[in-house]
Amino acid sequence: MHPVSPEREAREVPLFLQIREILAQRIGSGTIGIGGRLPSERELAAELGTARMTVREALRMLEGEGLIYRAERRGYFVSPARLRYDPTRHVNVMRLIPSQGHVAEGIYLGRQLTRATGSLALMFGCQEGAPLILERSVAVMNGRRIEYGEHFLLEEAIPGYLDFPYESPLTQTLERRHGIRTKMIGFRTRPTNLFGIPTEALEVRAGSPGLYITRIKQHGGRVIEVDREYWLSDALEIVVGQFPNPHEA
Amino acid sequence: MHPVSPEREAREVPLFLQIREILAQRIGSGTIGIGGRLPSERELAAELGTARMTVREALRMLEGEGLIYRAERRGYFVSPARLRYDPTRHVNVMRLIPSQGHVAEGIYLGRQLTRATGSLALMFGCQEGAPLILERSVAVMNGRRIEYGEHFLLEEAIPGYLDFPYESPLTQTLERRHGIRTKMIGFRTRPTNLFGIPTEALEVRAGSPGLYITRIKQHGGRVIEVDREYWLSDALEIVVGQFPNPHEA
DNA sequence: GAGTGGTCTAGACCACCAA
DNA sequence: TGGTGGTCTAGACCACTCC
Repeated sequence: MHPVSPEREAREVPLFLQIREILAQRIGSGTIGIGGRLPSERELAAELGTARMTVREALRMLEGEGLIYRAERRGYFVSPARLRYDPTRHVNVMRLIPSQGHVAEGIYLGRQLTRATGSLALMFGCQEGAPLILERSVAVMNGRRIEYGEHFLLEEAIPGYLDFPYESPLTQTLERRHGIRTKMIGFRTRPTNLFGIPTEALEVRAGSPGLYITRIKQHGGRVIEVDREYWLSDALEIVVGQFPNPHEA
Repeated sequence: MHPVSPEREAREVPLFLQIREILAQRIGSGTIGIGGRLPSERELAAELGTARMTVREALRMLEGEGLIYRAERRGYFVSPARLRYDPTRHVNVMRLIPSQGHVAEGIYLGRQLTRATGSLALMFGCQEGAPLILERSVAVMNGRRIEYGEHFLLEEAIPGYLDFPYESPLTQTLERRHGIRTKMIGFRTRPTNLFGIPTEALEVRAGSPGLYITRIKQHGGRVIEVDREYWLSDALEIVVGQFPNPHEA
C-alpha cells in the first residue's frame, strides 16, 4: 500500500455544482416536496442568471443521483423514496410496490416466440436455438412507468403454457396452472444508460440512467426462466440480507 | 392489466445516438481495442461534421453504458470487461481484482476518529455518538482508480485496534490480530452520480456515473463494521448466487 | 397557442496533462 | 507549449404536452 496520496488543490466549485447544491437544498428542506415540480429550465436559468445548458447540467446531476426525475417534455419532479428490492427473494414487482405503500399498475406488452441465442442459451444451459417464450411488461408506480421487464420461459419445460393467455403474476401462474414452483438461484445487475426498446416502453429520453437486472429461476434442476429487467435508476435500491430500514426507524 | 399500449411513432434517430452507434461499432468490432484511446472530442466533431457538444453527448452515453471511461483531461478509453463482484461473499477487493486476471494496487488514505450519527448509528444499532474508527482507501485496477472505500469500525468492539497501523486486508487483520471473524449479513446498493470526496479520491470529474454500496458485517451478534464503497460504474457488475460466467463459456 | 424539454450549433476561456 | 477535456454562453429549431 502506498502512503497517503497528496491532497489536491482546492478549486473553485463549478457553477453547475453550485446550482445542484441550491436545488438539492430546496428539495431537502421541503421547499419543493416529494412529487413536486421544479421550475422549468428557462425559469431557473433566468432566476440564477446563467445559461440553460448550465442548469441542465445541474439537473442531470440530480437526476443521476436519483433526487429528481424527468417526465418527458413535462418537467422535472422530486423523486419519492426508492423502492427497496431484494432480487434474491421471489417477490413479484406488482406485489412489492403496494407492500411499500405505493400504487401499482401493470401494463402487458404481449407475448413473442423466440429462440435461445448467445448469453440466453448460456444462462438456460440449453442448445442454441431452443424455443423460448417471451412475455413483456411494464410496471407503473404512482402513475409513473419505472420498470420494463422481459420474461423468457423455456418452452419445452412448461407444456401447455401457450394454450393460455398471460396472467400476472407469472410465478403464481406457473405454480397454479402448471404445477411448477420456480426457485431464484442468482441475479446480476449493473448500472447503465437506457435507450432503444426500454426507453420506448418507459416513455423516457434515450440516455436516462437505469439499472439492468438479470435473474435466473430454476425448477427440477434446470433453468426454466430468465428475466431481464430495466429499472429507472432513481426508482429503486437493491437491498440483500439483513439491513435496517431507515423509514421504519 | 392494460391491453397492449399503442406503439409510438417512429422518429428520426437523434444525431448523438447515431454517433453513439458509430463509436459503439468501432469498439465492438475491435477497431478500437480494450484500453485503446478514442479520438479527441474535437477530432470526432470535425470528422463527423458536427458540434463538439453533440459528440460529448454520444460519449456521455457510452460512458454511462460502461463501454468507455474518461481519464480526466487525457481522453476517452475503451473499458475492460467488468469485474464480477458478489457483495454477499467476504472477498476483499484487493484479492478480487487479481483473481480475475487484473493488476491490483491499493492506496491508503488514512485513519480518522469519528462518531456514529444518523444512518450509521442505525446500521450499527448503537447509540448516537458512539466512537467509530474510519479507514479510507482506494482500489486501483490496471493503473486506474476504480473504487473509493470507507470502512467504519465500532471502536468499543475492537479493543486495541488503534494501537496498530492499518493493514490490508482489513478482514484478515481483524481475525489475525484481534481474533475477530466478521460475517457479512447484508448489503445495499444503488446507482448514483459521484461528486465530492469520492470523485476527488478517484480523480474523476464530478458527475461521473458510479455505484454506491453499503455493507454490514457482524461479530458476536452485533454489527462491528460498516463499509461504504463508491465504484466507478463501468468497472463492475454485481453477481449474486449461481450465474454462468460468459467469459468461461 | 404557449410553454416544456430535446436537440444542436458555434463559439469561448480555463485547468490540466504530456511532451 | 500544444492539445485535452471541463465549463459556460447565447442563441436556434423542433416535437410534444397541456390548456
